[in-house]
Amino acid sequence: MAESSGPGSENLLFLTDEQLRRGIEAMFFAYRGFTSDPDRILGEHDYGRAHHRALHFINRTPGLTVNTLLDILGVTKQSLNRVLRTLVDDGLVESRVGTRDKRERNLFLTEAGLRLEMELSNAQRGRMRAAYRSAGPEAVQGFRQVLEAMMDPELRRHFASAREEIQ
Amino acid sequence: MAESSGPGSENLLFLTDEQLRRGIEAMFFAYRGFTSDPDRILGEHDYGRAHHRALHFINRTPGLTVNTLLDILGVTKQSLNRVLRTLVDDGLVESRVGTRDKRERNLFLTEAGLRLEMELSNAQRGRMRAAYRSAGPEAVQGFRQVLEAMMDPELRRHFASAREEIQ
DNA sequence: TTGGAATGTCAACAAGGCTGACATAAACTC
DNA sequence: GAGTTTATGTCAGCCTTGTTGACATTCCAA
Repeated sequence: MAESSGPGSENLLFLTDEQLRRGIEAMFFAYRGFTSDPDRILGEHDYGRAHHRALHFINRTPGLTVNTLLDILGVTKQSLNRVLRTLVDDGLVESRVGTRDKRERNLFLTEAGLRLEMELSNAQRGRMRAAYRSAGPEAVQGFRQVLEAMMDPELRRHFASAREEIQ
Repeated sequence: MAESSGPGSENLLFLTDEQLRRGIEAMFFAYRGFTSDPDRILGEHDYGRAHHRALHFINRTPGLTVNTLLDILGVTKQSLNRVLRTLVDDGLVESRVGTRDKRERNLFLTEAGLRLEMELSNAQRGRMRAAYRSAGPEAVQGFRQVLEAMMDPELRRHFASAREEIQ
């Protein structure tokens, strides 16, 4: 396998096993950084990462149904329910009976839920912002392109629809 | 907050909360894709993600000590030990008493360990390769830049030293 | 020779995945 | 209108992988 440090060789070598291994490790270490700030805050409140994910997606799409949230999160209803129950009991999430279909529950954040979500996402956005700023706009575009190509097609759908939602 | 869809506005708007939120979700969904193939294989062999991580880093740096591995993985020795013990018992990892310092254990993959590691990393590299290919070399560079900036400084050190190792 | 470092191990616990089974209410279908 | 399907909730039990605390062993180094 050829050396990878020669200038101008990146375009030829960006698919070597070594380059791919570095990408894999970068994902591993970066994801740790990515979750560390929210994890710290969640710990103080006696919540876990699963609560954060629920708060995030309820905040992004207020009124979404339990089933939709299950689809997005890709966990079992038993697992989600455990998390959701504590959030409802603690007054962070409100679960309203559906208007159109009364079997459904529409999920909303309460004031307190919005506050915690904001605290968590402020921390996470802070790190993301710093990373974006230090890497620059072109790098950010590449970052997003690679991540998107790495998703499962079904997940990519959720992601794309979220994009259109905003426009 | 301004609209984000106007052409040419990306450079100004790549730090809006909305852009940051999309980056956060991209990380979430992409990480799921990133781990899904190895997870499937691991399930067949009755192992978990923790085993994969150990195999990966032992393969990357044969002979590394338990303490070094603990540093890299960022878990407690009890947690790592449970995983390491099953790997040693199953004949995937060999733990040799250190030559220089006999308190240390140097970790190596056995033939069987190498085979499983290869199976796992082939699957993971396959997805990474496809993502890299579809996004192109410039995108890959941006991807790596942003990920690196997102790591904790201490993790970045491990990552950087891994880079120099290869050169 | 003694203190501290590296390692291993036991026990107990928690979060958050999972499966399986079952209950209820609402909606849909024939 | 009866029967089926759908959306949700809940109980019980299991697994992985993290945690803390305690303790033993071995061995390097001052």
